[in-house]
Amino acid sequence: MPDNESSPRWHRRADERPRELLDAALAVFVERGFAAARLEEVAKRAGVSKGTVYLYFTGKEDLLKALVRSAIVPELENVEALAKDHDGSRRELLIKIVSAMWRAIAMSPLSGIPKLMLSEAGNFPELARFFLEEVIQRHWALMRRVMEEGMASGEFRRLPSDLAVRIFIAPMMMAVFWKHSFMPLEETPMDFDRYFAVALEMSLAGLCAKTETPTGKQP
Amino acid sequence: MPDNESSPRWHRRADERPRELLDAALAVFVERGFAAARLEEVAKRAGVSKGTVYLYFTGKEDLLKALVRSAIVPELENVEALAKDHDGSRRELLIKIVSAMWRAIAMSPLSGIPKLMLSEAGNFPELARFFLEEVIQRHWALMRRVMEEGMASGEFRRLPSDLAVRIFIAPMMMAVFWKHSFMPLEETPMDFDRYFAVALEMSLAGLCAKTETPTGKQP
Amino acid sequence: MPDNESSPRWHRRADERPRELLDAALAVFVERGFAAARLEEVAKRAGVSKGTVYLYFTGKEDLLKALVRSAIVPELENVEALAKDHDGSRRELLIKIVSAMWRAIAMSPLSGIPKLMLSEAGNFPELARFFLEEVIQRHWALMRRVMEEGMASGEFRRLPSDLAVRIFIAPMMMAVFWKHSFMPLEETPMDFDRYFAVALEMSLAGLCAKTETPTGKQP
Amino acid sequence: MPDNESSPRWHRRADERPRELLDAALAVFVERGFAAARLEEVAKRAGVSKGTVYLYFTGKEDLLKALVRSAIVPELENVEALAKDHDGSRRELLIKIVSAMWRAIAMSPLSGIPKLMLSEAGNFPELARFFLEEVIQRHWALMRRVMEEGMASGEFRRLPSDLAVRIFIAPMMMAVFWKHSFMPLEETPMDFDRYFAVALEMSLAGLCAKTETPTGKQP
DNA sequence: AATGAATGAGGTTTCATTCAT
DNA sequence: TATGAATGAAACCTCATTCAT
Repeated sequence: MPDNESSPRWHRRADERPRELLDAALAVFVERGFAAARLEEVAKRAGVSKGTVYLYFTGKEDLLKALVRSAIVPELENVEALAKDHDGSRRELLIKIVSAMWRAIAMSPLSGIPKLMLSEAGNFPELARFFLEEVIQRHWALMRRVMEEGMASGEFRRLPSDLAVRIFIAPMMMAVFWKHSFMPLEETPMDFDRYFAVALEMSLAGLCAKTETPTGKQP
Repeated sequence: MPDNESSPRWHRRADERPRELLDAALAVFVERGFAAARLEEVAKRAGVSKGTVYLYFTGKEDLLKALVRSAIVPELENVEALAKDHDGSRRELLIKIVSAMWRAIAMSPLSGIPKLMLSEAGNFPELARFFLEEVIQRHWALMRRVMEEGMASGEFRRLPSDLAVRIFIAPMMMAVFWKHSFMPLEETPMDFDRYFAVALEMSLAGLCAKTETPTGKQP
Repeated sequence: MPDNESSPRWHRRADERPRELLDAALAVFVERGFAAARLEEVAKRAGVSKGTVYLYFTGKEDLLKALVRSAIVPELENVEALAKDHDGSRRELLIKIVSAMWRAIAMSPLSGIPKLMLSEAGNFPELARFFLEEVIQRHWALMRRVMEEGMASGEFRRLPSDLAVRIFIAPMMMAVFWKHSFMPLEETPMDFDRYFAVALEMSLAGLCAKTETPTGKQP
Repeated sequence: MPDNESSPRWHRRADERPRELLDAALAVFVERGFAAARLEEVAKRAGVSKGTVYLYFTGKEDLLKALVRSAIVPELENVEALAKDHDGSRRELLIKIVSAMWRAIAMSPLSGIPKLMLSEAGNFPELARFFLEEVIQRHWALMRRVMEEGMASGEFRRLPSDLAVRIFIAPMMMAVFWKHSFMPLEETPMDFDRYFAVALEMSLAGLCAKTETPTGKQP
């Protein structure tokens, strides 16, 4: 029982707590998965005790929902705004969109959220549906518009745009998943900058290639 | 084999059990994730009782390890053999390899395993390392060899082969993850055959494109 | 780790368990109240571990419900049958009914249940309603019928039968509550047999008294 | 008392608080039982915050003790004084005492306290002993004196006075318990005034009945 | 070989109590 | 004097694992 009042046992930080807790929760959920994540670890990383979590969220599931709902939609809206303001070729716009998503999501801690949703979609169908409709399909719709405009103008090849979108961004998504799974085990971790540059180049090449490249027999 | 045995309490032969249990475990682990999967559900799907699982595996984790270790390596070996026997262009070989993997893994129940490993890599580093080295990197090595040969022969563009491999197969991997996460929630589920055809075509186009397709400014 | 197999760690008693658990739960709930009762103590008194409770009941509340629903209704039905078979004066029937209830409920461990319901009615309205309708009011209805018949025949005074029933059995109910609250603290605990004899005599006297006994001014 | 004080953060005088808190505590404890009562609800009903409770009481248990110790003894003393001043028949005195208790306790919020003590006697033996000795037995002693005097003078029948007291007031106690348990669930709640009138009349009849009313066989 | 009743460690959640403001 | 954010012990409940049958 120290006589000097050097360090109080805790501080009141009502305003910062939710953000701190969500950040901690993101890290733990992504590392361990929702079920294996222990609330105590979330609390510890946020610098509070177990009970404090319940002052701000009704429980573990609510924490997950708040995390997913709050995190990515704003970034997506930024990108949508950016697309609306664009004045130039569809090709440049596509690059702009993908680069913005890459910077804002793939290269930030937010990259954990797609990994998390992928893992937990089966256990939280309602949340997964929200993510599907409000994030994934909204993102696809944006890109699809751009692609179809580019196809109409002749900038891109004529391809089924619904599939082309998924295929186009697949390499970027894979990087996001890789980052939160096997990358920590790689001897020489992947260089994200180079990866992005090559991926974008190849995806664009696939989208724009002049000569038809026959696939041969299907499986 | 007594034929006057009226109704035996147990039916199946012991040597079918492990396979049945692994199949059931795969389904449940993929749907729920390892931590949230209940062993009782695995047992039920395999048509046995909870206790029986422990006659064949030492526990839940052992079940996961057996699952991962046993499932994909044989398929990969098939593909390696197929590659060794190939006689033709590198392009055709690449198509042959990817198509074989698609059929054997992506379109089979085995597709759950990559999803599972992605989700659980953080909790089972040892198992993840096994999967990284014995499956992922081995698969990459095979494809990389083919790609580099194709680049040397002029069939493919000169690209950093380590990255090109990852990017090339990303659309196929994405389909696998999609299948086990959001696809059940889609109104009109993705058509895998069309997806594969377009993905392969675009990936090949990206790999073979004659004209350099400048990327513009990097992010 | 004893080599000899003298005493196994536990026994399978699937059939007896529910009854044992309900008996233990009754004792603990009555002593402590529902909220303060710890499931672990219930389990210990039943000679099992905490987890075993959940093999037979879905939780603490289910245990309470099963307890209340299963315990008293059968006894009440016995008494109803006994009343139907009666052939004699209403006075004798009344005595018979009250004596039977006294023996079957007030003097058995079941006496804890009215005390428990009284305490917990506020927290479990649904259960309380069940008890009110299926036990209390049913019991009252039986007694009321007898009383009204006795009033019609002149055996009893004319009184408001709905109130007279409550008043008539109040002394018996009080004994039940006393038993599970202050009696353990009394230096010389109440003698239930004498109490019942005197109570029945006084209640009957109040019901049958020939001379009107004016009450004087109301408060 | 500065009159330029624009808007104080706290309003009430400290010496009103304990009473307000005890009133709130009584209501919550009676509704929920001690264990299930949340101190935050007590605070809210008293119009203060959780922390404030601890400025006046050392904790939840202290609140209960203060509640029980402070509430009923004064009322009992009133009744004792009233008995001392009485000049008239024992019958009238008995009616006076019971009516006074009915008005002061049964028909006031204080009626919650007997219900509370009944429910919590098992968890707070010390407090229960206090209540037993300082309230219950003191009240009984008073009534017993009156009854024995009445028996001596021939106003009442000769009965074991210790039991007769308990039996005599049982209907009044039952009303108190009923009020705080099942009455809120009754379709047409009991009419307390009529109940008291009939109960008093019947109890007096039982006490005064001229003709011995044979009970028949005991159980 | 198979069962499923029983166990108990481990996690979530609640809430009386403390204490910085 | 009053607040309410923060704490942490305690209780419920789950389920991997064990073991009597």
